Amino acid sequence: MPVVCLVGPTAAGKSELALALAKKLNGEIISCDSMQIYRGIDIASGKPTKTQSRRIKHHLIDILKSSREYNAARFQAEAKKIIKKIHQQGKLPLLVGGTGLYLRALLDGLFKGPGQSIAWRRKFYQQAQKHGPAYLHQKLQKIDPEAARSIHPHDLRRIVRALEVYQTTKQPISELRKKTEGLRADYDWFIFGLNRPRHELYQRIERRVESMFRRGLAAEIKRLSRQKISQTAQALLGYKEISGWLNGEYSKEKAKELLKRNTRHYAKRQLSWFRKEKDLEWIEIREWDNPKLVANKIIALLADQLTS
RNA sequence: GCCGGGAUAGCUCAGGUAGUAGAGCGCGGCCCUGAAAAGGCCGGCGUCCCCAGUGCAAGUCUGGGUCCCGGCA
Repeated sequence: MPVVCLVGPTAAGKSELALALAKKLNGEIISCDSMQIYRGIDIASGKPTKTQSRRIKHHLIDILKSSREYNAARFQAEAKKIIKKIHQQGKLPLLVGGTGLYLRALLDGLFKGPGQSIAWRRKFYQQAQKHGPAYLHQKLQKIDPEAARSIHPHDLRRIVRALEVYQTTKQPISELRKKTEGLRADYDWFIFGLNRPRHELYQRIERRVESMFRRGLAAEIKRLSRQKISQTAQALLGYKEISGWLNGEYSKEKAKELLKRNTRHYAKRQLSWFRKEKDLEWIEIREWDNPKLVANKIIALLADQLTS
């Protein structure tokens, strides 16, 4: 059974293209996006509008309160079920989004290990604060030299994760990582990466940030920050940039500038992640390309690959 | 017009006592397995405004010029 994926950097135009594809292919869209999961994060996460999502069924959008944590494992489990269900209905699952880790978790799986342990994390971060990150890295060196080699001494987040896994399982993470199971072999995957010339992508980011401000980004962030907000949701691009402005640390213009810059950096990281994705076919589009025609082109590519 | 200050990497600027240049940011590349819109790593030969002079040697000293920014007229 086929699964079509459409990934790529933010602001490349994935959502619009996905809608055109879903319509022509009798598909349903599964969002592969760590922020669109949340209710109330609409403008900032670039969610499709209600009129858009009414026409085509969208999954994994608006399923969680912003106070709740989310992660790749949950995504994997939920997406798995939805893919199956869509196939049962005789439709085509269309996975769309920019969260590279989520896609990889689905394709190649995650190792069978424990989830996050808040208690251990807190403890290790306290230790890092006191003795520096190098101290934790040395600790890791002792219990799991292989992991220590692959994790940079400054990359505290991964060091802590490795230590936390060891504490709860007494097994080195480097061993656990060797056993993963994904869905790569279970379906025929067609993975497309949407991209544009860098300067055009950056122009689109610029315009998108401007339009977010016009549509009420500040009010949305204000609303979010008044409630309890999870660590996952707090990572939202725009959250800290806008909060700084609202708290009077800098001007609105500065906030805009920061958000634009950080979004560019994010897009760059996404590209570098997707370049490594196996069997991904890049679709390079330009400003003047019509999404419907691009959709046709992709469908032609699909037909091609199905027959060969 | 006069008096100060300045002209060095895309931008903002560092560069005692002269020995052919650096830092932040931007920008580019990369890493990534249960927080991923997060987190981490790497990358700088550039007419040092121009001309002349003194030095073995001049962003660095001397003289002249050009432009910019303040203040006073």
